[in-house]
Amino acid sequence: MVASGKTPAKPSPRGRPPKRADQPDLRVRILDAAEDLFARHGFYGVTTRQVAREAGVDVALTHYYFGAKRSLFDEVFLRRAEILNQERLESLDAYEAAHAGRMTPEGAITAFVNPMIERSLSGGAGWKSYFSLVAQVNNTPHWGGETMTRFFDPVVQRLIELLRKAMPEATDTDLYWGYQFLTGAMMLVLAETGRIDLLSNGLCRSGDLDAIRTRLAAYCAAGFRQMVAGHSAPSSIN
Amino acid sequence: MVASGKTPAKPSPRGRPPKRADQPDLRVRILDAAEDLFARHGFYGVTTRQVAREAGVDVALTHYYFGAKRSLFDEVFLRRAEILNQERLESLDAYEAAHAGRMTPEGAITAFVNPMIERSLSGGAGWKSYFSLVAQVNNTPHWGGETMTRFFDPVVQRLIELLRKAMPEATDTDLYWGYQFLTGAMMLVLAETGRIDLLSNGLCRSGDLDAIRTRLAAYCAAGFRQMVAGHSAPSSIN
DNA sequence: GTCTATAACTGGATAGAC
DNA sequence: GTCTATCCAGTTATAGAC
Repeated sequence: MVASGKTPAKPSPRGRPPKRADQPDLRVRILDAAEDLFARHGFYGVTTRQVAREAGVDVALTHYYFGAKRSLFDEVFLRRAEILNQERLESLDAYEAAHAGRMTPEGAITAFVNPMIERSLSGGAGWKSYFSLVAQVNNTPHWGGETMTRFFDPVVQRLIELLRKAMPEATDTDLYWGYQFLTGAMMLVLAETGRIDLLSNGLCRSGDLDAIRTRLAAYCAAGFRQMVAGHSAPSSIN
Repeated sequence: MVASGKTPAKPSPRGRPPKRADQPDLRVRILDAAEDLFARHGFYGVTTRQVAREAGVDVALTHYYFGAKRSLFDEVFLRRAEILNQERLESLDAYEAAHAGRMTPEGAITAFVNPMIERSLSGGAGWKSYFSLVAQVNNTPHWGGETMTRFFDPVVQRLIELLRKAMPEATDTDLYWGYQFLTGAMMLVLAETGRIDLLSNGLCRSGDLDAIRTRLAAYCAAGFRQMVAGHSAPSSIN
């Protein structure tokens, strides 16, 4: 909710004991614990008591700070969404500013995806949990689609805008479906489910985001192009 | 568990009243209800009482037929997995038999995906629920990756085999990652979360699997090719 | 095979003491 | 702000009547 600026502003040793509503450690510890557990077991798979135990606080405290269980979940979801959305918007803006007139699908997709890969690689365990959580919500019927839309739509619309400029021949229908494929692929890899490790018998590792970074944008950009080309020259390949 | 051959073998009107362990309606009704609810709310989001109520049977019956809640879930998951796996294997076999020596990524992917699209389009509500359920499991950490592997690996390995023949220059690493992107995209669209409807403001509809049929294979096939080409000639495109 | 009844327990949530 | 104690609705699961 609150900006990330003020880091350790503790130069008033005689003032009131730190009481600002957004600083106390407990809020953060509860959020962290909830994030970790929700990511692992989903909303219904976690009890407020588990959250309290993992956070090392009393059960009643979770209600004191966040009210109902559902509000706690919402705050977990919101916390990093705001950070992520800002980073992605900046990344897309920067890309457009530097490449106006000669944008490519690869470039736009990379600008869109990179902030997430960076956070997953260097953001710590909390970000890993967060992406796992978002990946689950992404594939949840009704409620999931609505939630993803509510939290992430502006950035996605911005990406579509850049893709439209990079591929003026593409129809909007193609752009939306192409994005759907992109986000499905991206969310699955960010979830790091361990599936590919088993499938490939250890050759590929879920956590190897560098392998993804070099592949996903190329893969999806080629997909967009092919979809677009397919309309002008419908291939008869079986 | 049991083959799908014997359909309505009821020509013995004077024998014993139908008592075969695999025929009674109740098992099926419970499975159907459970499938629908698990698909909508996930494993922990559903109670055995809800299942019983939706099936129109007593709570105790769910335990009588399936034992613990978890076994019920497993049977739901298994029931259509067997049908689907067989259909996909047959589809892949048929494609290879008809196009040996001149297989394409498009063709192999289409053969892999088509049975699912057909079932989702014409299989009825149960199949829709089932795909929604699988899509959720697909994005579930640890447990999801392990489950998907356990139930679906043979067909996936078969697909990879065909892709390897269609693109001999591709490395296994590329093939596995390419499949990861494919399955992420495919599962998201089969989940029909309504996301694309909201995102596109009604232009695209989640349930429009024909739109997907004509796009997904082309999209992913182009992705595979580009990934492969990227190695021999690393592009400097930003 | 089906249902009644209940055991045994866990869940979210809060009132009120400290 | 924090914890104790508790309410009570709802849970899985089963024993035993029909």
